[in-house]
Amino acid sequence: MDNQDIKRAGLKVTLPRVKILNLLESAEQRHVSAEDVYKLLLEEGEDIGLATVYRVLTQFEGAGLVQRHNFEGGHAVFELDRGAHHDHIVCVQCGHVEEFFDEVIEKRQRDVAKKLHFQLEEHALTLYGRCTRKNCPNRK
Amino acid sequence: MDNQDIKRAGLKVTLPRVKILNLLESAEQRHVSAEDVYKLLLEEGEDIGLATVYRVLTQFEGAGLVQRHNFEGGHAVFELDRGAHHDHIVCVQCGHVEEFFDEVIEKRQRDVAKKLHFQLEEHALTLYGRCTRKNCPNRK
DNA sequence: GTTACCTATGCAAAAGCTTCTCATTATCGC
DNA sequence: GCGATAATGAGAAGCTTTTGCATAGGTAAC
Ligand SMILES: [Mn+2]
Ligand SMILES: [Mn+2]
Ligand SMILES: [Zn+2]
Ligand SMILES: [Zn+2]
Repeated sequence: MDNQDIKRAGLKVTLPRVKILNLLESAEQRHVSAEDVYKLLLEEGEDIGLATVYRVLTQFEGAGLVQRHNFEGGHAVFELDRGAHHDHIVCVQCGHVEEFFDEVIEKRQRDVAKKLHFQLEEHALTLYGRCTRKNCPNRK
Repeated sequence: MDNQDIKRAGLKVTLPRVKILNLLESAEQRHVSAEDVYKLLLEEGEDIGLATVYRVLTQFEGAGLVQRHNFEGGHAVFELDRGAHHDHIVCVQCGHVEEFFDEVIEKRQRDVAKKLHFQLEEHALTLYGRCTRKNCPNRK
């Protein structure tokens, strides 16, 4: 993922776009909200407007560079599209996100769509539970 | 589902609550947004505020009478909780919703959560595609 | 059936996230 | 470098959902 990807998407290589792409590649959190991106950029000293963050993330999504997920809670989260489809399990206590891929689930989804006469385009599967990490608070 | 269910939830049996519950039972569309409910009530001549619709739906959800789903598109949809868990497939062209239940998917979800050391609480699975009903427009 | 208490309602305002408007600035091919 | 065109930033606006508050209504005890 480099500036060529931005160009290939028909977008000009601007500082905001480069910074956002770099951030998504290197952030310790793979799944970040637009607000997260905005604040992380501020911490780096980059004064990029929130509107630009939203615009760029949406453009990157359209270009296939980024994926958008609508977890519960009202705000979307974004992650770099690394090409490997996966779904998510989210801790309802600490917000920690793990990724998983289950071919059996994927196949059954295709079967369900077929049986119901739908031409399947995509799916959204998110599990919610409590993780067992040490730093996870044992109460909401 | 009758007024006793409202009482059992510790809520007073008021006209808005009764009307909304009846509407959810009899509406030809099982999955309706708060705005849908508001407008349907208006059509029936009931002058119930949108804030009340939101409040009542949220209370019904808390009482286990109603389920809330966050399909794509920003606004939540509600349906009467008839006790049988199911997931959804939504037509991206006409919005038509079908319900399904697949025990294999359910089991794999539990297995995934276990393997990742999460105590599974719930899940959201929605498939998106194009339905093949006659009245479905073949373009977005 | 009345009364009294306390909840529920309606309206408008506000909140939270996201998009849009528009004047200004930056990119990029020539 | 220049000019055409796209991109940006700041704030306003949009949408769904929530909240504050004065008023109306349901309930349970007389
Ligand atoms: Mn992911
Ligand atoms: Mn349903
Ligand atoms: Zn956790
Ligand atoms: Zn359809």
